[in-house]
Amino acid sequence: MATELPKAYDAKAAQEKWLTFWEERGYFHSNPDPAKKPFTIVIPPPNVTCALHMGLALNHTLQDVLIRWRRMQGFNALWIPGTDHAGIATQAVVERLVFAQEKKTRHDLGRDELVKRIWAWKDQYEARIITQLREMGASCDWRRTRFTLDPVCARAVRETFFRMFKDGYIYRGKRLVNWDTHLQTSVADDETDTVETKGGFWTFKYQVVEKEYLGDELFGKPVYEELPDGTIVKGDTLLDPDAPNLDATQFISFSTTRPETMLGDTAVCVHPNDERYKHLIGQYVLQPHTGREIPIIADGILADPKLGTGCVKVTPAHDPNDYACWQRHPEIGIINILNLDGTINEQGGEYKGLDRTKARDAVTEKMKELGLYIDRADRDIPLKISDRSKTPIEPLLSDQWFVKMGDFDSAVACGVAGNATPQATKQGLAQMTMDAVTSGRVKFYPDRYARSYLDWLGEKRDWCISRQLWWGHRIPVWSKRFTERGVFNFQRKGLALMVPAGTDAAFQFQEDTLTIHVALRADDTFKADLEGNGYKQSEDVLDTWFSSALWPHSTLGWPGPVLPEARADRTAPDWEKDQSYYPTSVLVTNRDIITLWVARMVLTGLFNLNEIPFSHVYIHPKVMDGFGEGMSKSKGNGVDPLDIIERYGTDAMRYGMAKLATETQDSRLPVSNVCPHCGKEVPVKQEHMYMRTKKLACPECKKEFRPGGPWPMEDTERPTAKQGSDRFEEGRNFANKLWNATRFLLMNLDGYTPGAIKLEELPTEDKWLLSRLATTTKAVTGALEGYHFSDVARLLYDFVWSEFCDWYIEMSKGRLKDAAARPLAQRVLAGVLDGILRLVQPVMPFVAESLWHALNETASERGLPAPAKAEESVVIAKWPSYPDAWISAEVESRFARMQDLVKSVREVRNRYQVDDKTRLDVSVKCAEAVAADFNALATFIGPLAGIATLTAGPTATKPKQAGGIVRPEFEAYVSLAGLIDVAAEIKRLEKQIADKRKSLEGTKAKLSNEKFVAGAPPEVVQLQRDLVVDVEKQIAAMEENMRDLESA
RNA sequence: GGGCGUGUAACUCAGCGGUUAGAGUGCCUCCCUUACAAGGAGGAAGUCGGGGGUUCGAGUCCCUCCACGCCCACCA
Repeated sequence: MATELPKAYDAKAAQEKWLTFWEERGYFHSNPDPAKKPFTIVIPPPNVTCALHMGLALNHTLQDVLIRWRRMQGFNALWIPGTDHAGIATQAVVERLVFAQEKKTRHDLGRDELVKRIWAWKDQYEARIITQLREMGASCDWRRTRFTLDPVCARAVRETFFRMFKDGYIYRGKRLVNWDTHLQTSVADDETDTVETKGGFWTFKYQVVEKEYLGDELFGKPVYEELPDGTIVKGDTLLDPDAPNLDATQFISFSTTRPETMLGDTAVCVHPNDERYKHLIGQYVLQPHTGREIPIIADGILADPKLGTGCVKVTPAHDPNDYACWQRHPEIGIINILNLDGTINEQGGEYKGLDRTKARDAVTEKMKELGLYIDRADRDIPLKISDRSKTPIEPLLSDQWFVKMGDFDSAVACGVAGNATPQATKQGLAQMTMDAVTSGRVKFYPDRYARSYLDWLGEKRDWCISRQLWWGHRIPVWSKRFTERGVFNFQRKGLALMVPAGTDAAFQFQEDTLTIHVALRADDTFKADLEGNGYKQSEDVLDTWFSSALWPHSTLGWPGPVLPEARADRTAPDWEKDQSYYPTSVLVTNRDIITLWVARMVLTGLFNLNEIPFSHVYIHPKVMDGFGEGMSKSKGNGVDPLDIIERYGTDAMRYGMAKLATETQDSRLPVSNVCPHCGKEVPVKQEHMYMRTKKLACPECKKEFRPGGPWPMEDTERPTAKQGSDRFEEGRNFANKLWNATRFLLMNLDGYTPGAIKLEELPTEDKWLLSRLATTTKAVTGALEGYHFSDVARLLYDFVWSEFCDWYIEMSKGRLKDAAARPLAQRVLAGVLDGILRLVQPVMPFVAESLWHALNETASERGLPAPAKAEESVVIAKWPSYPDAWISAEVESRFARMQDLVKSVREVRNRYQVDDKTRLDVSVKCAEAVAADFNALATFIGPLAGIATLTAGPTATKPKQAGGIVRPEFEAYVSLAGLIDVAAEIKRLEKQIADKRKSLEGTKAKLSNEKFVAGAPPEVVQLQRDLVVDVEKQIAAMEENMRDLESA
């Protein structure tokens, strides 16, 4: 007797047991193997600050499904895990923590100390993330765990930066950054929030002054206009050189939401075709606070005649649009009026030192005094706020490093010494990156996402890679600014000679500021030389995406050689060998980072290796809350996967995630709070968002609890609810169903002997099952190949539950009791279950492994069509495939008719709840009447329909179609009319008959339409004809039933 | 403003040109039958967002309108 399994699947026990088992056996570790084709995935590295959330759970589950499946298919499957240092987010978290605990800012700590603290923090959180990943069953090669700031990645960053710098792809430029005046750092666009704020909309005027024209210098400037298709053209000057001079008392009015920026105005701007102002173009106005005389220029892109007064002031240093305008009209000049702390600098004259908000009032007041103030209106203005400090962002002009994305028309002046790598291409990086997708080398699934990738790259906007932070890869550039051109030129000529042999250094010479920039490939003696000569390394670090962009090849050890690995549980990558894993197979991620990350990985892959980083990009949906909103910490609507795992089990969570992964871009996950007192599920309501609700009363037990969510603090008053979601019940139930199906088999395996089967000798129900197994296996494999994870889950569920369990197992019960039929039934059951466990493993590895081992105890040799020794673990078992010849439409349709019959009998039994004896009589009579049609299958109708005994009779009858009841059954039960509600039954029948008639009419109309008969495929026409016959019969039968009822 | 997506049963979703539109959960009835109550059997529940069109045939393709969501630009 086999060991009997417990009655229900214990997810927790299985999870603990098999995680250890798998890792001890080293199934997830991969080494290069010339005999096996590699299948590689690099994980999108989660931020070290990140707690596990449902989006990650989805992402990781899908990758693991692919990896486990390919591993079974015999690929050399490698999944590289790791984490991202996530520059600003991480630094911000630690800074906040330090401040909360020690009341110290980063300036108090200093750079080295802060970085040290962040490393400590990182170690702790990285460990947490890795643990959570493990617990989800992720079959990563943990020995290859990487971090974007570790030495392996750092070297790749250094190498890439150096190559790009040397080739002139990286250059020094100016950019308006979002400046956080509180934290005194720049922040990326996605680290800001835009909030509607009550503000003002001031209208002022500037007086036009008499001034000598700059003549052609200004008049000759072309006018810029944006055409409807978005292109910007340089038009002819619209100005009439003989334009009348103006009278001295003229004014030009404009509006602003930020009056203080008037201090930095360098022009006012109108539309070239605006008749109101045409004559003023080329004149000057007086900026009263600073006394500057600034020109009136024409720019059709910046000025919109329909907005405001049609005239706009231009503050290039403090507004992105104005900045763009300045780039088109550099002659107007650019004036920065802000200090880094948000106060006005010396350019603001008498306003120097004032905070920008105070300056705003003062500047406005002055305009009033001068009679230049027109009015002020209240207006809600979108105010950019820093996510971290919650203070307003100031656009500020600053020097930054950029990667040039556009086509390579003019190289940046640079020089090289040492062993520079020959560059791959001088093609524009953006174009090259786009070509990889348009040529089909990189494919998106679903393909619509290729569009966002191409559209974004098509703008060819340069990539600003410097960040004013301390946490990250410090920019490996040493710069020195010279005060005299002669010295600058001298140094410029002599620099290459200073470089010691064996050192790789590259130079860029910035003419306008007399600055020399030196990039070093590695830290060596030359670094000390430079520093000794007054060169200073950049204080900035690289954009965090710069290092993640290299992830697919940096994690494999590019550019080599092997670096020493400090940790015993890690293996250093060896590019020499590991490059066989590159390019990787598929990248699995969500649509938010197609541009930020995916595009840049393609870019660096092509730049560094002249090879794409992956052939497929699979974009999965985003997990939304129950109201269709994205989950986020600030909304407090996130769901903790650990709650889900605890409540439903890991397999259930994974199944739920797979089921969620359809082709749409969003998928909702409504949750409920599980009352910690009584277990009642209380649905989460929208007003519970943003953690506004601190306590809830359970509608069941009336006790209070705190709703679940990412609360920063413990609640000492009342317990916090865990969250649940009925979307995971399906998976939990499914795992349990698998468990019990196996349990059933194990209880019936006494005397099991392995043996081959011959399809043609099998009974019909076996043929049916194998047909379904072969079909399902094929479909599941196909769905995986196309990344249709939801279909995978559904196909498995339907086959296992609705076919294998509901029908086949029930049918096998009789045969297992019959000594003659028993061995074959056991072989088929064991063989099919074996296939099921293999198919289920990628999605639900824990339950699959538990059952695999249980089955191995008594039936280690099994399989179809011929048995084989089962592998020691389903993780490394072979992915199944069955002969196409097993698939039989004929068998399946015969079986379907039998199923219809059984359902019909069951329906009768269920609808008329009479005493057992009567029900039995009726059922037997029904079954007898219909069974004869089905030969061997007839044997099962009785048991399946819940009838104890069955004697097959000769009466044959057409089986019912769904919804109708065959005639003999009806005769049987109508004789019991006294026991049933005749009136209700008549009503039901009337409705049914009416429905049938309606559908019949439709079908007949179709058939009498010549075009249909001629145009539709013959089998469709035949189907319709058969349908008419069937439905007519049904109606006739039902009408007869009606008459019987009426007379009863 | 541009792009993308979504409106199908009470809820979450399948169905993507061809029989009488499906599943899970929830609901109702019956059943603790020796694999499984995390279960079994049955049932009720849908003018497939509105309006046009193409087609022999339209949740399914096209146009349009409405509602919702996401992303990107812009708002002097």
